[in-house]
Amino acid sequence: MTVRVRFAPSPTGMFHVGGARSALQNWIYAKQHEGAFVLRIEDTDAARNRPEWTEGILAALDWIGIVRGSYEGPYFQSSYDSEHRAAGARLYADGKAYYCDCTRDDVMARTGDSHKGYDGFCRDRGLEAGPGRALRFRTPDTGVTVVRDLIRGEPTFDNANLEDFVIARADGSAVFLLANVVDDMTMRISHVIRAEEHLPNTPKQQLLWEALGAVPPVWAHVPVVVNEKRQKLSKRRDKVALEAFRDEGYLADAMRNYLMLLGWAPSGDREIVPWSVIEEEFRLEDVNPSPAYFDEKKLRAFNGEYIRALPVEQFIEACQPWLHGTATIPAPPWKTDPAAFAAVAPLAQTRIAVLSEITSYVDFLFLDAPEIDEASWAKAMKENAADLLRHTAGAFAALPTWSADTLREAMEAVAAARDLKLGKAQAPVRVAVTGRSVGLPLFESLEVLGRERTLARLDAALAKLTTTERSREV
RNA sequence: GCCCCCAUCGUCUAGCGGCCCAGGACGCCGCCCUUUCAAGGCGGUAGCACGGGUUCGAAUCCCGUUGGGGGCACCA
Repeated sequence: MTVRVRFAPSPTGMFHVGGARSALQNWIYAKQHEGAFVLRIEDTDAARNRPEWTEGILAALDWIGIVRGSYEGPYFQSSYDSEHRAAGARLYADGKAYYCDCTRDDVMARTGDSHKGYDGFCRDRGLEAGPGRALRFRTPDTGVTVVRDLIRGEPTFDNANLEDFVIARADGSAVFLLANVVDDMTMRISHVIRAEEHLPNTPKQQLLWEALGAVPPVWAHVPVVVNEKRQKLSKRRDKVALEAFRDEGYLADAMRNYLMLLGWAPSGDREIVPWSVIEEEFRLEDVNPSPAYFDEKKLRAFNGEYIRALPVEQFIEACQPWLHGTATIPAPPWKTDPAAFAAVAPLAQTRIAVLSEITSYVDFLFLDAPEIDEASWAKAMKENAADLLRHTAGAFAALPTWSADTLREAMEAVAAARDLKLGKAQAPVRVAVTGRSVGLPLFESLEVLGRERTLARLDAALAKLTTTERSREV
């Protein structure tokens, strides 16, 4: 059997991480079976009116490695509108569907229960097409519909529980359920891999495939991705936009590795594996059927590992968007010095978990004056700070060569003279020069910053310190 | 309310009848290393929802209970 899978996101201005996982799974499945990956964008008003949203989906797919040009599509549902109508007409002609003029209120009035579903009132009234009349599918009264599902076995539905659902609106256009089936048939889709939330729709769609004289596809309903409250990830409540993770500095490789781990694991006691291993080992049939929590903490840990594994040049390259800004990442308020950044990049590489954090580690190099963090200042600038700063500045100024080693030795001497540990003694210097109490290794940072700027900042801090002290005394 | 799905450490998972008084990862907690913070190394914490079966033997199979989730539009 030729495998043709389809991925059908609906444009909403962002690309959902759940969609990303599904896309990846479809992609791999198609590749493993030497089949085709068909992309179909749901035809919503948004898709028509905001073409950039569709572009956003394509860009997101590119980012996680599903490369444009190597898949079919994108198609839009509306391209098959005539097929939709033809299918509805055929079902009606065959007696498998009938027209109904009941409103929702009519049905409710008869059944007295908003959850009961349609009562079959128009089943045998022989209504013809007309204004205000929707087309309903005549579901079987008896028997069961068995869904063959790669992940869940054979979910079985009692046909008696299936209401006569609407397949076409009064204007003749198909609703999602029918449109979906007709599109899949038109595109010769053989496998439908989608989220579990669609499982209750599946028996209806399968009935439609059969009624239209086709062999239903193989289904695979992957578990939903949930938040910490174990609810389906939602655009409103949760951080779900793939683009947001991208702009925060998650690496595509880390992202897709993590995504694939939701509901599945590679062989052996390992989780961080090259994509090639995932492509080879992933089995749709092995996907765990229970919902998985999207744990950003673990994603961060993964991302940190991926960042550290990068060759420095690549790390430097990867940081550029946050150093300069892009269309979606705001540019920082400084001009970057590439040489200085390169010198300090390896030190930052082990310290950040997402790329956007890079700015807080290197900003002191590019800013005219460091941005002082008040909490850090308060913590570091204690009673002996002025003395430390003054003598350190003196020792630094006297240095014949300006290097991390000589700087450290000078600082060590100042610390030893006061019976202080180096870690303690350097605190005021660090805050004076970088503005924060934590950061990159100090002496390496100072070496890159240079003598002039370092001494100027020590002086500035000293001045600030003495004026505040004086004002306190007064 | 009805239908369907799901159930191993806090979380993601390995396990598909004996290899398991349950392994890995994230998190958390110690210790080591250390110029702050990381990274790294070492160690620790913590789980088979419950009750019945089946079997010589059950985390693994069956039934039930409980708990969680999803779906029930002339939306997609």
